[in-house]
Amino acid sequence: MTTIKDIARVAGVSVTTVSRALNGYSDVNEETRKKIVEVAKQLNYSPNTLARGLVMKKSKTIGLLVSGMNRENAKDNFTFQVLCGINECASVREYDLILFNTDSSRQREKTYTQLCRERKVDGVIIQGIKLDDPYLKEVMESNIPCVLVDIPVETKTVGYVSTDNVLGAKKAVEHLIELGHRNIAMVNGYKQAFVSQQRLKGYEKALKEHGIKVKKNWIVDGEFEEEKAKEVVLSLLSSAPDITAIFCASDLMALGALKACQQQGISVPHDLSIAGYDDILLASYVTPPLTTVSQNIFEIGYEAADLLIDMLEGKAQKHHRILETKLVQRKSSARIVNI
Amino acid sequence: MTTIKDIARVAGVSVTTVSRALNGYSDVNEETRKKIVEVAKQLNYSPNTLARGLVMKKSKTIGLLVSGMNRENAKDNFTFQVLCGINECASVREYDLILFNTDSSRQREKTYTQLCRERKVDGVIIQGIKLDDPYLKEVMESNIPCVLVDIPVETKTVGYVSTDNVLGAKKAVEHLIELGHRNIAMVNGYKQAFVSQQRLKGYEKALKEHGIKVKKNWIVDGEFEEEKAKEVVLSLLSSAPDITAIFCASDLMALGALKACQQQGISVPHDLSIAGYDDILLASYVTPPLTTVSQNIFEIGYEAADLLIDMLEGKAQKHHRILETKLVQRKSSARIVNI
DNA sequence: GTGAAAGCGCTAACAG
DNA sequence: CTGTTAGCGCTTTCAC
Repeated sequence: MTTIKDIARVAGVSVTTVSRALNGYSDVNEETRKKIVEVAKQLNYSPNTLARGLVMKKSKTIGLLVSGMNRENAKDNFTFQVLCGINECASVREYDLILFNTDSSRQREKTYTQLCRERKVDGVIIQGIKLDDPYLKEVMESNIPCVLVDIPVETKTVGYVSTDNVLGAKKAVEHLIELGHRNIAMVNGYKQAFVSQQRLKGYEKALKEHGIKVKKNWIVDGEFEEEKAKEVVLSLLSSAPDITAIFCASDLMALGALKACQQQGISVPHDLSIAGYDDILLASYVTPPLTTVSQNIFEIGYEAADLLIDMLEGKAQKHHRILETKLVQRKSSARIVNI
Repeated sequence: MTTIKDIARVAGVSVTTVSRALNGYSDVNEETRKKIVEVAKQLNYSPNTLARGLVMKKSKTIGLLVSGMNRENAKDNFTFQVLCGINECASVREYDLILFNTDSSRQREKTYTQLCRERKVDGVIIQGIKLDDPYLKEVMESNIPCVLVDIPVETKTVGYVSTDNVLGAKKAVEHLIELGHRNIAMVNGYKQAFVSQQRLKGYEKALKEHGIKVKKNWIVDGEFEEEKAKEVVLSLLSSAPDITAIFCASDLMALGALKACQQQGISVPHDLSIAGYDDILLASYVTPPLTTVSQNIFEIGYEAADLLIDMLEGKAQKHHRILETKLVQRKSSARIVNI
């Protein structure tokens, strides 16, 4: 393995000069630099980032704390899309990514700070964490630069990227209202999830602004699961048959709602309109295709990385970025039929 | 930041002893060790993996060379499932993962070997690479331990994990034959893909073993794309209307075939049976649900990491692992109707 | 413009 | 069982 020492020897200069030449310092004779670069190439030199990191206390590395990279969640590609976005940006800005695992009990023994310090990451992006996760508290106490996905915390070292979930939900519900619906139920995720809280807010806001009363018992939790959502929708519909539309806080739950309707012989969208959230791949493939709120997930990842690196390099003023959502109208929602 | 030096000072021993104690060497007095461990905890010590890696020339890190983590591929969750498997295993065996990017032109400037050496990864897992990718050649020339996903190369330092694609395809085609089909076409991916070559082999094998002649012009390439597959199926069916079943080398292409049938008013499975490959999430959601060959993708990732780590730790005899596939019978294939 | 020397935090002979 | 010492490959004062 070639080191700068080797280069120094061959080029007949000192290691100091080699270091300076290779790192583009100005105070090196152009001749000398050329020579050094040449030799480096010739010897097929690659710098040792460990050694560099050791002395510089910077590694040009971003840690990724992603919950849900396990067997159960392998089919959820939200996380993957975020990852792709992060990856793309990191690569453009020449950072490497290191994946921490937060799932296995083994790693759980290590604290967040330990994880980061051991690997000397410059900063961290956290995705898929819940509001009540113990890591979250640590994040805010530690002084390691960090960007959260979909959790609105902003401090000197912590920032976040999210979409406007209130507005997104509002758009969906308003769409239903415009179709003539007044009896609109909501299947939410779970209360600890920030996005759930926001989407609920959007739902209530839309109703109120249109003079529709919010009925608490028409708001049920589907825990972001298809099966669970199906169950709650079944019981919801049996107890309140006058509901004509359901807004679901995720497409997966909308799928569950769809199944519930199928089972009950309720025709969607003729008898009941359904709107989802996320615009997952499946949304356009199911029958009927799902009306849903689309967020550019890749972009979320990209912006998260971009924000973090800006923070690391002292280029960020505000530590948050909010992305837009877009209502995608498909076939699961329709104008209400007057009976 | 606490270092072993600090611990040594506080505990009143030398750094050597601290190092030995913390790394679980046997030749340390139990008393001393207890003391040291205590102090370490008290000072909230985390080892600096950079420093350790520098001297040990090992980093307990696996590099991930994943093509297709970009905007276009964000929706493909094969890669993600592999990733999840790798992640799970790595975490169990206490390795960290570092994500290299092979997409951006910037990184492309660096050779594979450079990428690995700079970061001092112990080994690499490569996924999503094509047979004609220049990196592949490098991989085989370099002496960095490496495990390939779905590419059968086995050397002293290179291994691979794959499923038995010949057998998988054979299962699917045999299933169609058992349903009474004799006129079975195949929509393949593209010729440079190893899996395509294998699946073709399985297709031909199944036919031959049942005394059915292989018709070359019934084998078309759909380039693993839904739209393209739809096109080729349309022209295939118009030129050979006696085809009663189609085996597609991927579910995505099977979806395309399904759309082609829909467009032509061909009823699946009544008029035509379709079998896919992969068992992607969509497969069970489309109408009719797709009969397909399922591979445990998570497991592929898991085994890839496991194999690599075995290789790194000198525990691997053979450098390949072949996983099983499973035929999943759904509604897109049915017994042939005698007209 | 260049070099000598120190040191980042850790491990590993070697000696005791 | 424990400490002394050297050194991994690199950057960075500080002199010259």
